[in-house]
Amino acid sequence: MLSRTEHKFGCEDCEFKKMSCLYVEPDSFEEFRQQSIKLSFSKGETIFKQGGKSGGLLFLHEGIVKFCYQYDSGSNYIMTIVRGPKLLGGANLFFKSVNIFSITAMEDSRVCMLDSAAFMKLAIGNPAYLLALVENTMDMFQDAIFNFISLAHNHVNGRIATILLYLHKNVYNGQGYSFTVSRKEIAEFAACSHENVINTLSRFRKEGIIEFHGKEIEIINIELLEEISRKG
Amino acid sequence: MLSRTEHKFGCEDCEFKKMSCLYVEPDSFEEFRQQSIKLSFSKGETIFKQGGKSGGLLFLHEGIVKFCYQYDSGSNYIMTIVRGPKLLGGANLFFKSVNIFSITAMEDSRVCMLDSAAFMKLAIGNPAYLLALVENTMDMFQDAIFNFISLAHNHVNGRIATILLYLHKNVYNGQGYSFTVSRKEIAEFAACSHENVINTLSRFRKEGIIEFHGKEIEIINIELLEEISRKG
DNA sequence: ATTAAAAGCTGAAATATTTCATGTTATCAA
DNA sequence: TTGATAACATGAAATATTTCAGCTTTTAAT
Repeated sequence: MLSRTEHKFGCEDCEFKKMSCLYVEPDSFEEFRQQSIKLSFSKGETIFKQGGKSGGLLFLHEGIVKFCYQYDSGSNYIMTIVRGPKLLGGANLFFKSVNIFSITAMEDSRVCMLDSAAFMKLAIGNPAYLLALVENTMDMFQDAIFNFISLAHNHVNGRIATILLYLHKNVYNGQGYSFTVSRKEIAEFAACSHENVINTLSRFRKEGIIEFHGKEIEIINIELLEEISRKG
Repeated sequence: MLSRTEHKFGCEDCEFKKMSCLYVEPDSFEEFRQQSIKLSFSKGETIFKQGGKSGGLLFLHEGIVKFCYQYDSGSNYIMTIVRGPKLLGGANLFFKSVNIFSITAMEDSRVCMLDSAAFMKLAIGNPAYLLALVENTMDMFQDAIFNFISLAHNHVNGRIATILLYLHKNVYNGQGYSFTVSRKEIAEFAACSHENVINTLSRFRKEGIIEFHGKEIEIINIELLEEISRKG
C-alpha cells in the first residue's frame, strides 16, 4: 500500500483540517499532518484488508467506500457504505490492531492515512477534539445499526427498500434520485442472493416505485419505498 | 425511574471506581460519584426506554441486561446481552439525546446512573480516561457486530449456535457450560420465530450437542457447536 | 474488433422459514 | 390450591428464499 504512487492534492481546503482546527491549534495540526500519507485509490481497490494489521485512522477526502466482511466461504457481507468527506474510525480502526473489515473503494477515492501515535498525542492534548471524533464515529455506527435492525426484522423487500433509501439519502445525496450500484453489491448489503435482488428490483419497477436502466437506479415513489422499509 | 427506592450497596470495592482511579485522581472521582444515583432493578424491569430521553452513562455493577429494539409491530430484536461489571456506553448513550434501544434487566441488577455533564468534565480533564472508556464501548460494539455478521450469513442453525456460544463465553461465564434463557429471548436475539428456536434446540439435543431441562441449557459438545456457528 | 469475464435476467425445483392450530407444561398470584 | 398466563412443544400448510441451469447483455482486456 505504501509503495503506491503518491498523488498530490491540496491540503489548503481540506475538510479534515477545517474540522480539526475547530479544536486544535493549526500548528499542532500541521505537525500531525506531516505524519500522514496522501493516497488515491481506483474503483475496486482495497484500502484496508480484513485480517491485516490495522493502518490506524483514515480520512476519506473524496469518494465512496464499503466496509466488507469476507466469510471463509468466499462470500461477502457489506456492513456499510459511506461517502467522503468522512473520518473512517470505529471498531475497525480505533484501538484495534487487526482489521475486522476490509475497506474497498466503490468509486475513485482520495484518502489520508493518519499516524496513530501522532493522533493519540493530539487527542490527549485536546480532549474536546477526541470527543468530536468519537461522536462522528458513533454516527457511522448508528447508520450501520439501523441497517442491521432492518435486516433482523424485514423480508428482502423491506431490506432492499431500506438500502435504497440509505444509498439515496446518505451516500448518493446531492445527485437527485438516481445512483449506480451493482445488483451484487445490493445483495451483499441486504444479505440475500443476487437473484432475489434482481427479482425484487423488477417487482419494484413494475409497481412504479423505482426505474432503472442497467445499473442506474432511480427512485420514483419515495413515500412508498419508505413504507416498505418500515413495514417489511 | 428516579423515584425508585435507592438501595445502598458499597462504593468501596466498586469496579468502576477501581477502573476509573487508574486514570483520574480519587478526589475528582469522588466529586463525580456524588452526582451519580445508585439503583436496583428486578428481572424484567426496564432501565432505559427506547425513544426516551437519554439518561446518560450507566455503569452496570452486577446483573445481566439486554439491549432491545422494539418494532412498531410490537416484536423485539435483541442487539446484545451483557453482564456486569460493565460500562454501558455506546450509540445508545454516548452523545445521543434519545435512546435507540431499551435496556432491560434479564436478571436482578445493580446500576449507577452517571451524570453526563459531570462525566464530560472529568473526561475533558483526563483524556486517557476517555480513551479507555471509548475503547471499552468499542469492545461491546464489536461483540454485537460479530453477532450481526452471523445473522447476515448463517441459517438459523448457525445463528443459534453463535448465540449459545456468545452466552456461554461472554455472559454466563464462570458457571460451567449451562445457563438459563427463554426460547423467546433466543428467538429475539437470533431474529427468527420461537418455534424455529424450539425445533433447532431439539435437533441439537438429538445430535448430542446440547442438553436441556426446561429453560436450563447445557452445552455438551462445544467443538461441534463452534463448527455449526462457523459453517452454518 | 474480438474475446473473456462479469453482471444481469428468468423460471423451476429444492430448501428454509414462518404462520397457524392445537395441546401440554411451568409459573405466578389470588 | 386454583386459575390465569406465559412458555414450551409439535406438525402441517403457506410463504419466502436459495440454488441451479441456461441464457443475454455489458464491461474490460488483448
